[in-house]
This record gives sequence, structure tokens and C-alpha cells, in this order.
Amino acid sequence: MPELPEVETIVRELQASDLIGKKIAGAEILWPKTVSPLDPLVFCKQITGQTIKEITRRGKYIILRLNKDSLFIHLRMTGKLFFIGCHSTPLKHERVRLILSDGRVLAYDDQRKFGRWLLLPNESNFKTLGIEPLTAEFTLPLFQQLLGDRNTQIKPFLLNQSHIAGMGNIYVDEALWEARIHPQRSIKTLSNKEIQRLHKAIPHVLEKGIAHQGTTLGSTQANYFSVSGRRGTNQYKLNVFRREGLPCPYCGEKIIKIRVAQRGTHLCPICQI
DNA sequence: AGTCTTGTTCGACT
DNA sequence: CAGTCGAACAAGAC
Repeated sequence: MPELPEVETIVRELQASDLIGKKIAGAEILWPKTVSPLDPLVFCKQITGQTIKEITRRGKYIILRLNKDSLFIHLRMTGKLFFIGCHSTPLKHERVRLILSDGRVLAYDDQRKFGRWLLLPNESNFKTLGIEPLTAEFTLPLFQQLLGDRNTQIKPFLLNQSHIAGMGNIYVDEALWEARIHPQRSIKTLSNKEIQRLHKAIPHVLEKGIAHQGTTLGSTQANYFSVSGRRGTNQYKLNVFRREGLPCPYCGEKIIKIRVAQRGTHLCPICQI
């Protein structure tokens, strides 16, 4: 499940792949919905001939800035990018391929077909995404202001991309464990001390994820792999996520799994109150 | 072979 | 407007 650290890892690999200045010589759409609402023919026609200017990330989106348009790629659950040979047979779940002017092919594989490729004019603001938690903008006063005195559970708030961009189920559970806050705590009951701990824990768990090239939980095709096909190693560094029944690294109590806002949620019942 | 699980986004509803 | 809930998406595991 690519979240901010996994997407950041992919973006860094793409940045190191000598794509800047290369032209898109053509595109093939194997699963039309991936580029919806654009018609596949329109998408191909529009992107062909454009030059790659810049590769960046915003929240969980990979952004390829082209000379006219920007391509926003959201991998959702099982999306992956790979370079393949130009005459390769399609990957098992290949949905899109971009043919580059230097002969390489950037293939998009997505078992569950949930990922989306949005092609929008450069000047358009495509979506309201919240603050980037790894920038200097993410200050304690701003975080406090963002939280306000809402009467809502902290976990769903952190998963909402319009508040903070890039956190998903794994890193939210990890950040709440590190801050010793129960995922169902109402925001308005959080003390200043707890807010400070959470403000520190969010960038910490994300940086840690990036440092270990992301989290790859299993070995099947449903899991995260980088552009080079490499697994992340952050799964070995997790404290609570997918660790139900195992001891809490801090107090030794068994980690439990509950449901919060219809999401599997892992926590230590002693540390997180 | 049917049921469950999985995460994100969106739309309907309160 | 803010929050909650369920649907939809799709395939694989069991």
C-alpha cells in the first residue's frame, strides 16, 4: 500500500532514471479506466510528443511535469511502475505503458485496477491536498490550528488527505503508537503534550519509512515494490502495524487489532490511552 | 464457489 | 460545513 514514504522512494528512483528532457513517443492504454475521465485515445494523443520537465511528489501522487500538461499518478493499493524492454510482452496486470524517446518503456502494473493517471494542464490546481508533513510548513502552531477543538477521532482525521497529505493506515498507526495516543481519542481531549508528541511522531515515522525504502508487507504482487523491483525493509521496523498478538516494543503487552472508521487499526492497549 | 479482506475516494445522509 | 457511513473499485486468499 504505497503511502508517502513508498511514493517518495519511487519518485527518487524516477528522478535518478535520466528521464528529464526525454520525450514521450507514445502511450498504450491496456485498461481504459486508469486514465478516466479521459478517453484513452485522447489521453494518448495529448501526452504523445510532450517532454518530461520535472518529477515530483505531492501527498501520495507522483507528478510528471511535462511541457504542456502534468501527469498525476496515484497508485492506490497495488499500482507499480517498472522500466521494461520495448518489445516485452505485457506484465501480468499491466494497465498503461509510456514509450520514451530513448527506447525505454515505463510500464504501469496494477493488479487491483484502482490506481489512476490524471493528465491535466500545467496551470490547473487539481485537488485540495493538505499540508506536506515533511516540509518546514508543518510547524507545531499550524498543526495545533489544524486540529482545532474538533470533536472527532484522531485516526480518521490523520487519514484525511485534505488535512495532512500522504499518511495512510500503516504510518498513522505507527505515529499514534509513538505518540502514545489511542486512535479513537477525540481531538478536543488531546493535551498540549500529546499534540507535541504527535507533531514529532508524524515526520519521524515517515522519515524512517523513507530511510528504509518503504514498507513491503508480503511477497505477492499485491505488495509494494519500487521501480527497480526492490522491496522496502521498513516492515521490519514497525512497532504495531500488522503485529497483533506480538509484544509492544515499549511495554511488552500484546498488540491488539480493532476497527476504527472501518479500518484495521493496531495499538498497544497499555501505552495508548 | 461463496465470503471476506484490503485502502482510498466519493457521494449520500445527518 | 463537518462528520459519518457505506458504496464502489477488483482480485486473491481462504
